[in-house]
Amino acid sequence: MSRYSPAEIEKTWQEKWQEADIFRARRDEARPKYYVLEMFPYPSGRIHMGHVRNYTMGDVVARYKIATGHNVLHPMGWDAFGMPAENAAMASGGHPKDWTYANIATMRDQMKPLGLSIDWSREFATCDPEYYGQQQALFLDFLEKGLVYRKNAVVNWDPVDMTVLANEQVIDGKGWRSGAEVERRELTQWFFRISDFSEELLEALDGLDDWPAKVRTMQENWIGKSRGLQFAFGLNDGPDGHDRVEVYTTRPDTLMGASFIGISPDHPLARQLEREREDVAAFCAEARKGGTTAEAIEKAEKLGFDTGLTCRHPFDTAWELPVYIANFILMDYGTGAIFGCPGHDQRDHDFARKYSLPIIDTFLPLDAEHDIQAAPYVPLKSERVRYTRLVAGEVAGEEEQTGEAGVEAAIEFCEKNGVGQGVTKFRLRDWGLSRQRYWGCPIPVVHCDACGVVPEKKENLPVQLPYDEGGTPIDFSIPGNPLDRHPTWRDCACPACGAPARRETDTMDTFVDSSWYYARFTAPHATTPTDMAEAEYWMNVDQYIGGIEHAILHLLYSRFFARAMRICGHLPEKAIEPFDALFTQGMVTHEIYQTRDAKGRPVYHLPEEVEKVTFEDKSVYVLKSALTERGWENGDSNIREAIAKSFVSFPHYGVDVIPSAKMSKSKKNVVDPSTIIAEYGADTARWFVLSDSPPERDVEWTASGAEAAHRHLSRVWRIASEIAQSPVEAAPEADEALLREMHKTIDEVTKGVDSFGFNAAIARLYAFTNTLAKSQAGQAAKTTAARTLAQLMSPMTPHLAEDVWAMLGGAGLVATAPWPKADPAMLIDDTVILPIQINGKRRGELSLPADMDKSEVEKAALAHEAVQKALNGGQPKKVIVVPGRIVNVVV
RNA sequence: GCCCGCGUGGUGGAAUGGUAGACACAGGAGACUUAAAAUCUCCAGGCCGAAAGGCCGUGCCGGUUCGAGUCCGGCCGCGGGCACCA
Repeated sequence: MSRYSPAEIEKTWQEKWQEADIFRARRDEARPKYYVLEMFPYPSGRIHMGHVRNYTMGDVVARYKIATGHNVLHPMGWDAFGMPAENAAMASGGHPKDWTYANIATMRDQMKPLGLSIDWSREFATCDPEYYGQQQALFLDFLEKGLVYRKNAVVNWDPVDMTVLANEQVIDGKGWRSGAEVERRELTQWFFRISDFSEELLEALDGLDDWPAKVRTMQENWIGKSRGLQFAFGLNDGPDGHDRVEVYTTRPDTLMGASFIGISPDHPLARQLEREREDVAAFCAEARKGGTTAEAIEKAEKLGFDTGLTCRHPFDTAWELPVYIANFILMDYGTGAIFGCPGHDQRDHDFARKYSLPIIDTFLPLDAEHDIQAAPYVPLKSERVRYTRLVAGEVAGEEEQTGEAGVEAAIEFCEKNGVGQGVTKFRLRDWGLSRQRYWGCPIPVVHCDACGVVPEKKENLPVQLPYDEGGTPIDFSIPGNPLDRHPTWRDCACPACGAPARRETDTMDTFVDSSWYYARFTAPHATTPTDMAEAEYWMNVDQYIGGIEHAILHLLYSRFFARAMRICGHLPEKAIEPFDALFTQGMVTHEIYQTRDAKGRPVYHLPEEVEKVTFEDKSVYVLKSALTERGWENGDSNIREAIAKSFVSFPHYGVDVIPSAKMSKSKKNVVDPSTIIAEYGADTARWFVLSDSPPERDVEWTASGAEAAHRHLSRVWRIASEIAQSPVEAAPEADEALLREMHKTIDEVTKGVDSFGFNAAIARLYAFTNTLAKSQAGQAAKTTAARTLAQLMSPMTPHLAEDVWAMLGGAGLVATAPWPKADPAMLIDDTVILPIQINGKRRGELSLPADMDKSEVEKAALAHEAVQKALNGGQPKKVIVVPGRIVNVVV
């Protein structure tokens, strides 16, 4: 073999790794463990470049940790339940299970050629009964501990597909698939008690130092802690059982500016009035219309309905406030009722103007005029204001303080006077997990007329999804949940009394599946959800890597699950924060190639259908088919030039290019990893997705970039084989210089790999390759340098590294060779080039011994020609010498 | 609206407060070759200059410092997250 041939070497080395079984993880107390995990994929059909980038980063970490003496766990599995499988079944008549397992097989086959250091013996899919059966066991444990419960909840209901829709699946008030008007329905659903953990989940964020600050902030906002006052307004002449309206406010310092009470259409009082009065019923029906999506909310008009009822102000019983039902008040935040303070809230101000309500200020700006009738005054809580009507009795006065202080003073005063109490609230709601779908983990309970909701017995787990229905495959073309109409599966005996009963036909949200898989990987074949000895050894995940899109839900749910599992004895205490370090990687993007059809609609083209044509110094992208029509493949260079010229001169023939867009099938800007591997090899794909851009940022896939990566790997291979074949005598000076560079490279690459600076590490490896190529050193030094290069490259391009390593007589596998260490003595040069600045501007440089005394350096600098000239015989005002870095002379 | 990020050549991007633009892409010149491919060498922030060299330069304005892409304040622009949240 005389040239770099990835197809051969990648296969060879993958086989050797497998023979040596070096990626199988076993407990070994003698070595420090390291658990690296990438967010497992959904088996959608084929892997994409985003997967390649994600798993390559994880592989770099894993292989580096192996080389640095760690016992590494690096597993892979499949997040395999979910709607796409069911949709595919509905569309094409197949079965979700067949579709899913076929996709897994395809994707595994695509993934293995990447040469990832994965322990495949731990692989599982969340749709394996062995996995979801343990998930059902967890559910039963949670149920016993009160961590999961049933309650009524309002959901988006698609009446055609007969299922609950997530908010994201409601588009303009219609179901995303069926197009049917979405209804708000009240269903009995299962909920995880995640909100009980609000405070804890919030506070523990502080300890997650190795998580991106951004993710922590997003979770913080999501949990949404607020401090306020909860109290009641007395209600005049309310219907039976309603003599007060409970409200919650974060601005109790605006209580003296109240001008109306607003309640949600779903508030018990509104419900009561609705039953009694037709006009209220009509308004409430109108107010409930419209979806719960962001857009729907944005567009919705603020509507209010004056009930005619009034409330008494707690500090002035003669002060009466009208009670409105308003469509913008949410039943599930606070108490479902508010008091409106138009002076200090834009929405309340709009509402007051619309319904002619009084506008009263309770504080004003310190030293600016403000017309409260014209606009509300809404300062930040941290701003100092001048209180005009603070609820603090006799000290209300003209006191200046911040809003925060005002709020606390108001709470204190109210509490002292028996008007409510200070409370802390969270935005975080309990997690509804019921889904009216087939392809999910069945909720293991039974509904019995006599016993009610009865948990399935653990020995009967898993409650398996039925594949067929009395021998005939389940029909997914009928809307709704097939489990609901599957008599042999649905009808069962009550585990408690044995009487005929019905299985719960709802399945679990697929976020449940991914909330504990990291724990299962520590003991994937255990007959309980986890094996505590294994969990104790392997947990926590030392490095978790995935997309920012999971910053909130998946990570928050996992944090909750770890806590819940700890309570049930399935995880050790230390694992309640399961991910020690988190890294969120950027996307792989690609240009979109777009033309327009006769009607002006966009038409998209695959990258391979497009070619860049250059004439003189101008370029344009054109369709290859258009080139073929004109005779592009004709060998005559004059013809090619004429065609190129015509396209460049008339760019409207060309293809519009939209840069850096997320890869998507519909825009056709996708590059299939398998195609790239076939053409260049896995190492090229791996090298490319790591180079150029910092890992947290998006990287644009370009054909020229891929070629450059491949060119470089070929070059490394060629340089190594030349070294192996040409015995050259030692050359002391060149040897020394090369080895010094080598140690600097070890140092910098190690730092880069350690801190997710993969692009910087790769840049350094390029530079070192250039140095090696040009070096006049002898064979021995070059061999050492090239072997080290192979080691440093091995986390990124493991196959090439093995080949180079073997070619140069390296012992064993480079994958298990100890990571090279930089010799500190070799990092310091004997002489350094010191820039000389005059007044902070670079004016020259001096080559001086590195260990030269500061005063000597100063002397040398002052003797410098440019400095002499600037001094013009005078004395410098100041000389700053930073050893090894710079000299600055101030004149 | 609130809360985060980020603005550096034609492009992706480097740079513990210490030579801005490493490394790479695209581009240009050349060597090798009958030719092409491959490979190798060199050039390349802008302006002025034949050159030596000089001036300007990290979104804009100001500040701290011997010295600022980096720190501080204020603007402008872009991106992201949250949000009828009381």
